[in-house]
Amino acid sequence: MKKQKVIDKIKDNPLYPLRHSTEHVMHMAVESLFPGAKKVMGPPIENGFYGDFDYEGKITEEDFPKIEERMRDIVEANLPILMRDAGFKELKEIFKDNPFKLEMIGEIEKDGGNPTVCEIGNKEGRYYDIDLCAGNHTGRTSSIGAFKLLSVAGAYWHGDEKNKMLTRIYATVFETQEELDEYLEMIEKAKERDHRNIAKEMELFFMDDEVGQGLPLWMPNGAFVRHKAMEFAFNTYLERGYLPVTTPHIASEALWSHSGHLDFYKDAMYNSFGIEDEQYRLKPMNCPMHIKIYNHRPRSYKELPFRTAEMGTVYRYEKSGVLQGLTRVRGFTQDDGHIMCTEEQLHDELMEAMDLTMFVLKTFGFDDFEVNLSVRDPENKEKYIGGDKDWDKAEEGLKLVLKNFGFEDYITDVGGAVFYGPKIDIKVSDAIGRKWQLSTIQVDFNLPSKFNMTYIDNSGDQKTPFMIHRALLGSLERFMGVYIEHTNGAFPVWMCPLQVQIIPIGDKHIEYAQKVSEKLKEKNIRVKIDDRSETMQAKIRDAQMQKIPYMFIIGDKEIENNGVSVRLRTEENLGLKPLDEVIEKIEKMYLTKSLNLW
RNA sequence: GCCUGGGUAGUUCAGUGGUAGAACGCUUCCAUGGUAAGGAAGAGGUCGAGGGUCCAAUUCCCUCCCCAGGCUCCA
Repeated sequence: MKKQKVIDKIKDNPLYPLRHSTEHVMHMAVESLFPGAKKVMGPPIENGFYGDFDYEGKITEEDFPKIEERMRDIVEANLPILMRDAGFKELKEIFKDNPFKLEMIGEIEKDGGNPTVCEIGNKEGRYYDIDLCAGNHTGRTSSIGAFKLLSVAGAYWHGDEKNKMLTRIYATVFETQEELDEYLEMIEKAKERDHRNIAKEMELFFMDDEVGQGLPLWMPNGAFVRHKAMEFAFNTYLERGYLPVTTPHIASEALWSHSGHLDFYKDAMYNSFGIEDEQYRLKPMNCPMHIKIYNHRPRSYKELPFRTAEMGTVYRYEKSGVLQGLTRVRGFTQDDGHIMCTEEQLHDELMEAMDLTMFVLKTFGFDDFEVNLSVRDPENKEKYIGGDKDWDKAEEGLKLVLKNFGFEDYITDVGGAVFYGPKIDIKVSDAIGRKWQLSTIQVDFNLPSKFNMTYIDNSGDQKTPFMIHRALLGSLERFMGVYIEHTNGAFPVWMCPLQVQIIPIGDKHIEYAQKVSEKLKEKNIRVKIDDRSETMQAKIRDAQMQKIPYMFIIGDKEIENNGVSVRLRTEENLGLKPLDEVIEKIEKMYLTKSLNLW
């Protein structure tokens, strides 16, 4: 039910039977090699499958070769894979020692389902397996294709950390060895693109043990790019009618108690600390403070929509195991905004927020994203505030926005809503295909009444406004993490700390290089002369590795012709060009925020 | 937080029960070069931290910290 579209995509994949059958083979191999290991479950996933086991001992990656060998043996045995119906009595007997299977069988019985099993091989043979299974296999084990075990991990039964931890093995499966090799090579390449590696090479940011986990320190290059992203976003918001606000990093506990964060969001908040007689907390969200600004004096309907914007740094308690580079940190800056509006304005404001999101993301060059509608989980109502009617209305409102925007293909994330309302989330992929949520547009019909927010309408009556929470880059940190991978560190010209590296071939060319540098600086182009005593080739290599968009090579020829030889970081050599033409071109690319270099 | 694997120079990594090595980077010197690494010398390490075993621990054992991949959670 949750994320149905994703599951459908996997089920519709023509490789599904292949992957599903391979999973059975792996279960058989593990059970035969590790006495006492009990198969639990394991579905096909995007590029392969995983299989969960209940095993008291330890299965590690060092065991993979022998598991793979046993799997190949089962493949060579060319066993038939056959589906048939099974009765509950029979199933309970077969799995009498496997509480996990018994639980699944019980569920099927409760739902009035008709269980089926698949049998691989026959009881008299060397290998035999019977498993509760809904089917879709290749006919025989000989046709399961090329596979490789990838990693071992712990996973909670039913994904609940209160349950027992099972041993999970991830594997990948393709029809041919060539496709498998191609995929493995792709994973290797993707790792090189990891923003943590690129950040090291380019000196963008780092984490320091003594400063603390999940708290990035931005070095000059990284801080520059981050600042450019922030500046562009913030200026765009102001142009689109947002009002700038600035609020503190801490607030008294009374505020968080009033807002409901202490009731619904406490796990993500850091412990309180005392200042004189009062308790304070680091802020996990900016909203209550923006509400305070709205509430500072009575508001007229003429002031609505009232839109606030702040680059607000928030702190959230994340368990150490979930931290990940820049994409999951403990302190981060949101490009946060809140829109207070009338009920009539709500739809248009949501549309405008979506439009702004698209504009901002597209300017940065994102065009492939996943749109999610995050709604409440009807089975966990205690996690949310507000009545069903309001929730239904807000969820319908967001659906309409997605429809009007032409996003028919969104994924519904049941349970993904915030405690105060449903939201539209936009996710983009990182280098190895993990999806990260950046933009979020949330409807809130709860905090306004909690904080007694009002406006006077045109007949003099007091009304409660609606509120939209929105962060388009999401957090600067996660955005940068994803963006570093998206661009592979080759940022667009307007964001680059250094736009032009001048490479004089010999010392006698430095004087002319300085003249060129002055001319570029007049146009606010960021330039540096590489006057180290290195060969031209070495200087080119270094500039290339730093992903500086333009390299100007200067020697006798260039001085004679009052020009520069331009090399792009794409390795294109444009040859000798008149200086004025080059400057004009770069300035244009820079000012139009072009994603191209030439 | 939980599962698995890691932590050796600024970086990427090799190595050993007798306190360490390469490449790149850095500093200095020599070379002045035409589109991805010119040469030489030098500096740089409490081998993640603490404890234990041992004549001797970077190496073996324990605890903790941190990193990676998962699970759960999330911007």
